[in-house]
Amino acid sequence: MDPMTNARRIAGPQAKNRAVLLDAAERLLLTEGYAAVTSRRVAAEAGLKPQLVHYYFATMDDLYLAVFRRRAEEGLARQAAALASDEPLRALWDFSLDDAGTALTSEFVALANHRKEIRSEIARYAERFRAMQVAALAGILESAGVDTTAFPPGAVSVFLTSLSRVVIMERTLGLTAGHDDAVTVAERFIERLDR
Amino acid sequence: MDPMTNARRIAGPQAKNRAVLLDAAERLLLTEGYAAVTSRRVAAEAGLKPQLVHYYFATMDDLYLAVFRRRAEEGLARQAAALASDEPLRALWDFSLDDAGTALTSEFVALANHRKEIRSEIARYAERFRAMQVAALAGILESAGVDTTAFPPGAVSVFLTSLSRVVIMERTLGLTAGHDDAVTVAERFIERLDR
DNA sequence: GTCTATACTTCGATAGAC
DNA sequence: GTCTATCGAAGTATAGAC
Repeated sequence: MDPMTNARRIAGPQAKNRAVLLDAAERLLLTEGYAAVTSRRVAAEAGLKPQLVHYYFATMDDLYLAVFRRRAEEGLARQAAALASDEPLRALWDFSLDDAGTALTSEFVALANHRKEIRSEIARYAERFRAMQVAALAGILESAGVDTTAFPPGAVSVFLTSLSRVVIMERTLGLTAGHDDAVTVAERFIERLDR
Repeated sequence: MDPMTNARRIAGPQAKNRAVLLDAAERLLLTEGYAAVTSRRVAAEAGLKPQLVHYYFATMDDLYLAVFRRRAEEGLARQAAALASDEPLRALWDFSLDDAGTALTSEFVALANHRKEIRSEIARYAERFRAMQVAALAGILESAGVDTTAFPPGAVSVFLTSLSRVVIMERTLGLTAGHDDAVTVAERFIERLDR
C-alpha cells in the first residue's frame, strides 16, 4: 500500500510461534527478571532459534510491549469482574494480593525507567486501572455511609493499591515484618465497607 | 596469609578512584536504570578505563552491593535522625516522600529479582529500617492514645512505607491520580499523632 | 510467509605489564 | 599497588535463502 514504508521484512500476525515466544518471555520475566529476557534466552526457552524472535518482533521492546499488553488487558477484565461481584472490595483485594501479575508489573516498572515507550504504555494502563477503581469506590463508599470528604475514593484506591503492591514486593524479598498486622487492618476495613 | 586463596589480583581498599566509580555507578543507576550500569558505561561516566572497574570491584555485583550499602547506611542514619526529632512522624514522612533514595531502592529491588546475594543484602537492610520504625511507632502511638490493638505499630509502618513508595513510583511513571487525596489523608493522621 | 546465516557491538572478566 | 591489552561469550539486529 504505502511505498514509503521501508519495512524491510514482514512479521507474522497471529502465527503459532508468536504466542510461544510471548509465553517464554513472560516465564523468563517472572523467574529471572527483565535483564534475562534477551533474544537468545527467550528463543532457548521457547525451543526456537534466536533470530526468530526478531522475525515476530522487530525489536526487543516490541516483545516486551506485547507481553505487557496481553497481561494488562487480562488484568483489566479481571478487575472489572471483581468490581462487579457481590463483595467488590473483597474481590478486588484478593485479586491485588495474589495476582502473579503484580510481580510482572514490578518488572515492567523497572524496565520503564529507561524505556520511554514502555513507560508511557504502562502509564496509560495504570490510569485505566485506577479510574475503574475510583469509579467503583465512589459508589461503594457512598452507599456504605463513609464520609468521602475525609476518605475520598481516590485516596482509598491509592491506599489499597500501594499496600498490596508493597506487601507482595517485600514478600518476594523475604521481608514480612508488619505484613500480617497491616493486612488485618485493611481487611477489617474492607469487610465493613462490603456490607 | 592463606595460601589457599587463589586471589588472582588485589583490589584497592579506600583508593580515590573507588569512590569515583561508586559515584558514577550511582548516577547511572538513577538516570538510566540498572541495565545501563555496565563496566564500560560506569568507566566512561567516571572518566576511567573499563578494566579498572574490575580492579576495584571483582565482579559487577560487588560494585552494585557497594553502591547499595553506602546509601543504605546513610538512609539508616537519616531515618534515625528523623525519628529523634520533635515531630518524628512528620520528619519520617518527609524523608520517605522526597528521598531520591527511593528511586535507587526501586532499581535495587528490581536487580534483586535475579541476584540472590543482592536480594539478601536488601532484605537485611529493609528489616533494619522496618524494625527501627516499629520501635519508634510503638512509643508514638501509645503516647498519642491510639488503640494499638486496632492499629499496631507494624501495620502503621507498613502503611506509611507502602504509600510513600508507590506514590513516588507512580509519579516517576507520570501517574498522579488520587495521590493528593491519599497524601492529605495520611498527613492528617500524621499531624494528629505528632501532637 | 517462515526461517537461517551472519554482521557488528558490547558485555564481564582475566592475564600480565609497569 | 595500579592500570592495560585482550579474550571469549553474549547482545541486538539485518540480509537474504527457501
